[in-house]
Amino acid sequence: MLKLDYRDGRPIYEQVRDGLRRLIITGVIPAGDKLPSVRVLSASLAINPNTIQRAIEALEQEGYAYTVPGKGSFAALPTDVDAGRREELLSKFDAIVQELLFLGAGREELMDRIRKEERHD
Amino acid sequence: MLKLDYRDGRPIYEQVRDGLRRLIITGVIPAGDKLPSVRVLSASLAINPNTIQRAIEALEQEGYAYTVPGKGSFAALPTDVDAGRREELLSKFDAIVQELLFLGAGREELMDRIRKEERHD
Amino acid sequence: MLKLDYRDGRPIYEQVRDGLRRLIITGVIPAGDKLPSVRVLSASLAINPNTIQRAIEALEQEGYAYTVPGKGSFAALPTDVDAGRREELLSKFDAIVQELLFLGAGREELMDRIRKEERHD
Amino acid sequence: MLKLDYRDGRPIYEQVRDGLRRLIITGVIPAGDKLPSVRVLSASLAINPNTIQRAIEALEQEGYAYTVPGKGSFAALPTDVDAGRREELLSKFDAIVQELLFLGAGREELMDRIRKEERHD
DNA sequence: GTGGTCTAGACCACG
DNA sequence: GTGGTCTAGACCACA
Repeated sequence: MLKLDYRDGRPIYEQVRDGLRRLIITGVIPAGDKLPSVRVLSASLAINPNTIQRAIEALEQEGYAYTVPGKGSFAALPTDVDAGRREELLSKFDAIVQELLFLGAGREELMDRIRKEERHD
Repeated sequence: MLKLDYRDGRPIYEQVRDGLRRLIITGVIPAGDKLPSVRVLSASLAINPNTIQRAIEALEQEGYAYTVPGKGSFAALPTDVDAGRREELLSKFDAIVQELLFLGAGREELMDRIRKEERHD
Repeated sequence: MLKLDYRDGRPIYEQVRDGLRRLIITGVIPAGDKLPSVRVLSASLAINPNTIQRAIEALEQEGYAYTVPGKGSFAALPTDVDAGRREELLSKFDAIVQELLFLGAGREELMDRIRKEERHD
Repeated sequence: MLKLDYRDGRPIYEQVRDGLRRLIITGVIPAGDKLPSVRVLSASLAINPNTIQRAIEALEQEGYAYTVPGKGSFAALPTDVDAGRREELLSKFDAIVQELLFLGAGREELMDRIRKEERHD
């Protein structure tokens, strides 16, 4: 379900967090559904439970998940996601577009990529 | 010329690297022109020369700059930039677009942002 | 009557306890009146009776309720409430006031909020 | 400098967080000044460095502190504190006032406590 | 069974 | 010397 890359310099907990976020964004884990438990994830990924927990805490901070003590963590609604996160993403979006254009990418090429993103209706 | 924000958790050398890269991308420092020297930067930003050095080395690795021993570092041509960087940016681009769409952003809204990016021809 | 928010990290039993306490404080359940039964609450909130039981026990410890075996739990008089609770609240009150003042709130603003609290005479 | 109470059910990291926040609010650590380092605190309080770090991370989240990697953590300005925190405090303030009034406290008594809070000019 | 907290101790990145 | 990350393993609170 999730892939880790130990060569990648990024912290494991960030990779787990991003992987889980991706599962939510792509609809693999629909809003309200339970995320895999800390214990299950730590066993299947062969990493320490503390590291998983940290990833889930980070996801909670962003608003992508919420935790019910004793029951587990669950995927939140898109509307629950921290407003600042969207601002942050738009800012990164602009920076990346600018750099890609500098490197010779065409505007149409980028817009095509946007059109081809799967819809999540 | 460059701004540092000690409050954002990112390492200083990354902030310097990103700042210099941005100066190149936006054309403030055209291809072939000299980057500000380590000494000047370390003085104006009030940080350790080692930190500046590291930022410039990172920029070299990406292909955004090259160093001529004894003369200084210079902005490279877009075509000299590491090919992997473009792949990496496109991959990040897709991920960000997907997340923004999930959060309710419209495709047209994003394409408009692309159209409005200043051209650097 | 009571609202649970599974998304706020607090334990369910605390939310139930606070909700019941609030009903007593605001006079919705006057002193001497019967609290909703464990069975009714567990059914209407769709949670485990043990969890309700625990909430009511906590309320008893504070002095906000007392239980008559075989008859149910009842709202107590304000004078029955544990004296330590008032000390605790005053201490929290001071800490919150201090922090609000630090954050720029005005003394008059806070005093106005006190004046506007509904009376329960 | 900080006091811990192991009998108190609250997690140690919350006690440390609250203690540090208090030092900032009361002006013992003025804005911009360095907080005691993780190692120093963990030694003087005889608790694990991880626990201290967690407290400081929580403080960062609230906006009361920021961290410069390799240099330390520093007290932030009141204006940097998360806006939601003030809302949260006002909401708690109202609830506490309401309960104190229910328990027989006088409005004037509470307002006097506000007047007597030390000023931090 | 679930997450929450804490300890002990290690290694790395940063400046 | 500073914080950042991770592991191993323990104990507790919650539902």
